[in-house]
Amino acid sequence: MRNMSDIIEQYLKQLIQDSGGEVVEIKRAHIAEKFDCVPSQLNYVIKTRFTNEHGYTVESKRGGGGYIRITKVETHSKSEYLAHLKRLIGDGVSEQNANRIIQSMFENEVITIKEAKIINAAVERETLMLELPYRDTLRASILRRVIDVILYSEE
Amino acid sequence: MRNMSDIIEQYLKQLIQDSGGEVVEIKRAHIAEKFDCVPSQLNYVIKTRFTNEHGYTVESKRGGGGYIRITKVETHSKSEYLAHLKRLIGDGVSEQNANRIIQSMFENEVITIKEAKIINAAVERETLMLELPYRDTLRASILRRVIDVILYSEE
DNA sequence: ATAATTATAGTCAAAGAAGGTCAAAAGAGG
DNA sequence: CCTCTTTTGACCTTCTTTGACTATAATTAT
Repeated sequence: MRNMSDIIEQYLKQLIQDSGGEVVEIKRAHIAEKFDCVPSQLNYVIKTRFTNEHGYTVESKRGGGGYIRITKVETHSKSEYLAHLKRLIGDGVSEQNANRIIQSMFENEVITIKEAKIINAAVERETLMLELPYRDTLRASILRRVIDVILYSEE
Repeated sequence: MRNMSDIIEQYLKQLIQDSGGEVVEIKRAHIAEKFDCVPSQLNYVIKTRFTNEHGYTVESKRGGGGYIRITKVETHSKSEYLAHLKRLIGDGVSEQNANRIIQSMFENEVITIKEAKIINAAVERETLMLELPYRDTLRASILRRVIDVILYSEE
């Protein structure tokens, strides 16, 4: 693994798995010490790798007995999950968030790796040769349509 | 050996062979130092000798822990077929022709039915909310990129 | 009760660490 | 010479790491 953030990401995902695949609760300072980094690096890891788009929910509490709890979004109902993603996409979506959503669909086994790559290619910045407000709108349109198709072809 | 670019090309190909013939991951700056050249020369080598057409795919990441990964892809007659489709697409393609091309890929077993549906959804008229000369241009751009991905995401 | 202290977590911007782009300069071949 | 390829370097973009400062909760002292 190439850098601290990736390592911590893997570690946290492992913790989630080990505890039944749903949730994990950590002490920020404790993890930071374990990996010998500053505490705020945990915030960075969470902000870049455990977002809604990735399919996670994060709660936390400060002060004595504080914690950070990462919960994996329920994906038992595919249609619910995909509807959730469509809501996140809305009328516009950045490339970064699109990537996260596509990755989440792959990790939740709604699409294959090849399908993920195809969808990614279709919504890349260089592919959609458009200026900025429109590009994000178009990307959202494509993604929503693609998700609809995925939804159908699941049945 | 004639020049630095050729030498680096050979070196990288050797690395791929040594590691099982599939893939190699490098640090740009490290290779540049080894051959005493500027880092951007690596980009030149990659752009001129490790393209899709050459049968390679390249991924990279910037920032701490960054890397460049070159993967060799099997290239039989399929690449010829897909290159042909890309030529057909050119700078613009109607929805009808796009449908035909997608259908053809399915019939030739380069994509699954689900992949076909996904690609179709991505290039539909209603998805690409654009007026006519631009819509066909955009559709072509998406299709060409997707075909590139299909070309190298074969495992 | 209230205030002070301690224990956590959050934010944000700067610094650092890669890789990418582009065009000018240099070199090679015809 | 002229053209095509290669080499170089200045500048750009993206991702990560770090730390000072802030916000909030629990505990302890007054």
